[in-house]
Amino acid sequence: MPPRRPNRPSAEHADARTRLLDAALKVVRTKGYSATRVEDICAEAGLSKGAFFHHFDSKEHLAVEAAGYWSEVTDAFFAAAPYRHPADPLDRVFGYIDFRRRLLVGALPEFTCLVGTMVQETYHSHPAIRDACDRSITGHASDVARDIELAKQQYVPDADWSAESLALHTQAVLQGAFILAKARNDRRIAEESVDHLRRYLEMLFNRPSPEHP
Amino acid sequence: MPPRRPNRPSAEHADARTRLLDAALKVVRTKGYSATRVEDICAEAGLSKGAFFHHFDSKEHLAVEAAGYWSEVTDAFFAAAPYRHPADPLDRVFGYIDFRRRLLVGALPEFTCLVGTMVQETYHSHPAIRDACDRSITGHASDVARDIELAKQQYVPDADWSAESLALHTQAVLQGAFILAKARNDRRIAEESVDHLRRYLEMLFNRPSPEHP
DNA sequence: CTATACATACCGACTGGTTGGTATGCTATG
DNA sequence: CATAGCATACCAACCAGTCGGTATGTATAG
Repeated sequence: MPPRRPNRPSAEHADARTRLLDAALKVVRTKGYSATRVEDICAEAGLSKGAFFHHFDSKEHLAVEAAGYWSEVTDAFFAAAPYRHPADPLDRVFGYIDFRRRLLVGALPEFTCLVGTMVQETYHSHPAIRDACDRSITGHASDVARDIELAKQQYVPDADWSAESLALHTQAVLQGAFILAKARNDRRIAEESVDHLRRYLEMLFNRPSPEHP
Repeated sequence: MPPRRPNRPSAEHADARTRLLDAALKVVRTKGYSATRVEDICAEAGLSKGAFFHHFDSKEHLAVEAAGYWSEVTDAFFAAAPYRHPADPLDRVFGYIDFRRRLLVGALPEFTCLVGTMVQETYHSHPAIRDACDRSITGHASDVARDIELAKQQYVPDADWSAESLALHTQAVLQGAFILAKARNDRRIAEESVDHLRRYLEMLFNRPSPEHP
């Protein structure tokens, strides 16, 4: 693997490796892993196959790297999001849910999850990709679980559910919402599922629902 | 399409078309749609490619037929399940949830959902398959929604959620639970997510949780 | 300074295995 | 014989991965 160069801001002028990874995110989220051809990614990145195999040993290796890159990008994105600001951990938990709901905009490939898509196709045939997807999902759930755990200790310390399992449940709801949105070709069903998730958390934490405009 | 023959009981002695469909369910749930080769299905069914293309015009056509077959099989399976017996619709709702939880046994490809897997890969490139998957998911959700609607009218008629959206939410949770189980290669996370879903329904219907053994 | 040596980055034609689909033939049954 | 049901052989397109080549550094010796 070549040495990591400093990231440049624009996707257009980023180094070739990053452009290939960005292209992979876009194409795989649209067509899935197996149906994505290496040349599709090259075309999307405006590079040649030579460049692709210079940076990645194989298509499988790219998938593993893409899952890691996905984690980097999303971790930074959520870390910088405004919902992180409140001092009360429960405010951050609901802020997270509301933030995720507001992210359901644009076309389907723009808001669905790369690793949730990839793992369905690869969990049995490509253990390395499955592991990379697991690390991404579990890592993000762990970030969510941290705030949930703090909120639980503060508001409902004796509840008989664990912060970790609730955090993973939020991820399950989101992943499932993406599937239904893809099947119906309509993001509204995903929004409604996130609304149910919010109501569940409101009841778990005995927090009344805000006004519905 | 050849005329529909009566279903024979054994998968081994079923007619070739049904054997190919059963094989498709198994292979696609394991490897995904794109990675499944027509010859994989033929090998699983113990038939030749000639038989395959005698019964199906194309791989895409098979996928559409497989989604319809999946609906037939699962509809019959749930219709005959014991949770259908109680007279109280709310008992049937919780019976459904508990039944789905008990179905999470065996290897991953045996309890995950064919159409949830297929739609992730096909929603953008194969509209006909996406539509078939949508019909399957929406049709099953509609069955679930019927009992939820009856239970809502009986117990919480003024609640501000719709039976349809709640039924779809149950499907989203299950689909997401499958994804997490695949990523972690562990069905327990799926069980825990269904437990959260049950607790949500208990709170929506003000029904206390049963004993936890 | 400059020339040699070597490394990195990328290109694009090519290859060999794969795969969806076709053409044809065999067999049993009515 | 005619048709349905299935097998075998085959083909053309596709695609992951290879390879020879070019361009652009960069380090070091003289």
